[in-house]
Amino acid sequence: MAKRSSSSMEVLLGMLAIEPMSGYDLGMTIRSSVGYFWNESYGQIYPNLKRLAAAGLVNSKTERHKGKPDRRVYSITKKGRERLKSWLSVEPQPEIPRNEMLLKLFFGEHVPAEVPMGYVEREAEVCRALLGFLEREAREGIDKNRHYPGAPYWRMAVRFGELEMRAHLLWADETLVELKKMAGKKRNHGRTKKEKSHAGR
Amino acid sequence: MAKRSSSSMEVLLGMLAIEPMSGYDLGMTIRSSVGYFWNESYGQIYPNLKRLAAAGLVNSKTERHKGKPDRRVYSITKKGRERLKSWLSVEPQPEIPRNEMLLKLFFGEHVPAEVPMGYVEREAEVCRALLGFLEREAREGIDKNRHYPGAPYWRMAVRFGELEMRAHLLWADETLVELKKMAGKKRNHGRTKKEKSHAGR
DNA sequence: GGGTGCATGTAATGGGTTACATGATTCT
DNA sequence: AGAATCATGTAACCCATTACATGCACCC
Repeated sequence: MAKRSSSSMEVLLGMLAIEPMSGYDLGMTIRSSVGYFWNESYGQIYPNLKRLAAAGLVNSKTERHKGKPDRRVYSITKKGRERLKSWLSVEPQPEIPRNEMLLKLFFGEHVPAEVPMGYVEREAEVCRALLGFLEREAREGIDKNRHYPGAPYWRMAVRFGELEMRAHLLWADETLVELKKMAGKKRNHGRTKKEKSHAGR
Repeated sequence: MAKRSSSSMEVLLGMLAIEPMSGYDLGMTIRSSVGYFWNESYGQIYPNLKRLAAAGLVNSKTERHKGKPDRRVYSITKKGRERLKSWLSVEPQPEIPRNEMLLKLFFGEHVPAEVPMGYVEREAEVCRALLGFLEREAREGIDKNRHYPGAPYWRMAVRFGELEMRAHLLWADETLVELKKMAGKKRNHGRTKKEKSHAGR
């Protein structure tokens, strides 16, 4: 029951509802707008565009340019907008995404505390980078289009990312303190086990 | 290249490093311990146990019980522990999980503001439920095993969930206020700014 | 008699990434 | 000369969920 046909087609419809685009553009646009919570690979985009076209949800026309490859530009149809709306009307089912970092951390006892410390430091780095992107590029990109009726929703999504990243950073700080304590204890207890300190990078 | 063989086998090794278990137990244990950030279905667990056994990373013996079906109980081998450690030594690569709720919210303009409000309310509900589980059941479960060397790591993972859920709840509150304003404006053509203290649910 | 829990497994299906294949132009 | 960007697509493969198949015991 309950086909959970994932939203890989609908994200294309949604983007094409903003403006007509080629498959390549869709990839770029998705990456730079919703990329921090939704990715699509070209291996999905191109076949899905064909399926959408076959279903009459998008139209395509080929544009020729000198000096550049031909572009197949897609635009959403009335039927496509209807489909988009009916997809939006179905409440998203809550999902539990897998988090490999947490999984490894969970089993951290089997490995010297420096290793989990590495996980957490890396996590913090990634969060700082993403937070920077959200607070600068993403905010500015939305501000440039602040008249567009979707802008308030874009801001909400960005805000979600900001708050989540800040929570992760808070956690990382707290957790690093804890891990350092643990590493310190292990070191002073053991009879000076000479370990290779390949912690740095 | 870089086979990103996902961690579906390693989670089994990790759990079996705590104590020997059957496939059925593994499913239950995973759900109730790391289930808020890692799920495994039986369709993965049973075939993967066979593969682990074939690779000599786990042993199995069949237990017979009257009144209950036979159980195939698996235990981790020395080789399995080695494998677990070498998996833990590889830093988890940062991943960007898909978030369908955010995706639908991002395209919220195409639908009356009440619809995205539904998404956010549902999100808040789920977060409250999970937060309750983490602060009660999960914490207590760890406290019962506080002597186990893995306990500190389990606490860190739980803490991650708590902070994340609180961030999501904060966001949900903030976002609902915003969405109510938007719905209000749409309704009375942006005339009165009077807010209704209780928007219908 | 029927639902629930224990218990193991396979098959069908669907979803998604990555590698491969091609090829022109522009930038360094 | 070689790398990067623009541009489209297919094929192989991997991963994962779900449905199906089986069956006993216990409780209501």
